[in-house]
Amino acid sequence: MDVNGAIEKRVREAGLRPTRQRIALASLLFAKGDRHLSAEELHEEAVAAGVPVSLATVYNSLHQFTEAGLLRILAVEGSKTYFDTNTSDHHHFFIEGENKVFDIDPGAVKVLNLPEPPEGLEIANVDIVVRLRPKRVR
Amino acid sequence: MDVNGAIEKRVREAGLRPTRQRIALASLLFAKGDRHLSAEELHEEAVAAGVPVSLATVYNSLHQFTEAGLLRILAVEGSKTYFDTNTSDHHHFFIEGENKVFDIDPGAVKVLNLPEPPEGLEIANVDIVVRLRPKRVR
DNA sequence: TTTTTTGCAAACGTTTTGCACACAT
DNA sequence: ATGTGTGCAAAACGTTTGCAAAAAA
Repeated sequence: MDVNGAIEKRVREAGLRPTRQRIALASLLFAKGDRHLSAEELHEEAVAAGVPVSLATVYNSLHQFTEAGLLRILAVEGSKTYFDTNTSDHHHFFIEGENKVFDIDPGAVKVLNLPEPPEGLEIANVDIVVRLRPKRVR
Repeated sequence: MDVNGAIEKRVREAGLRPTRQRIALASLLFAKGDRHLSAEELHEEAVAAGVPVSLATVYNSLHQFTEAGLLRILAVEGSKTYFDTNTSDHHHFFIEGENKVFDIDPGAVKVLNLPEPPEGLEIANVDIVVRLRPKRVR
């Protein structure tokens, strides 16, 4: 298949062996645009799709993909770790209570006057999380 | 004592009984300016200071102080929750690897063009985390 | 005395690890 | 054949909870 061929190439180019599990996970992750997933969610999707990976393998793969630059870890509070399939510079809305994350229109936000980092350190990246809550009715 | 009297007043005004443990923890937290601490770290400090609180009590107190508006929860990735004694609007540097947090000069940063939140939601707050890493030598 | 708080140990949910077996090369 | 990757179950980690004993009101 064409799509799976592309996914396989992508996995291989990340320096990882294109195993059945990794290809299945990568397909779920990268097939349909930007996604924000926890390991648990991806595991459920995989199982539902008829690919019975173990949760441990999902964690392994997510971290391997992250190291390879295919994913980004999302910095939101809460117990779960979220992985973002969009690795380019962009920021997030976070809905309190629901633990839902989605992208802020990338063109929109601008940060001004970022201070210089202390001696010997450089900026790895800038994460903006805009926390949202239900609007109060008044 | 004067300092402890002030701390006690602060705890009491938060609607909490000024117990030995809460006063000790509040002293450690609020005595010396802005701090960013995990529960574990505060627990160690307390024990080192000769106040053998239990870790459970540290967690309880931190959450009670947070509800009372004396602390803010810090949203940096990673497994640990950090509490910030500075509850005013400001942002953070985060040193990767070291899990260290410190404030960005509050006057400095400005965010432009924040998009409107979706219907029915309002912005609770905006958190900026500037992740730092050791500068590469070249 | 009544109510709140504490401390312990056990429970919890998420993530990581050790190791035998299976798979990709 | 060799080296990786996988799956399971167990361990680890930070955090929360239930409950009896202790302290504050």
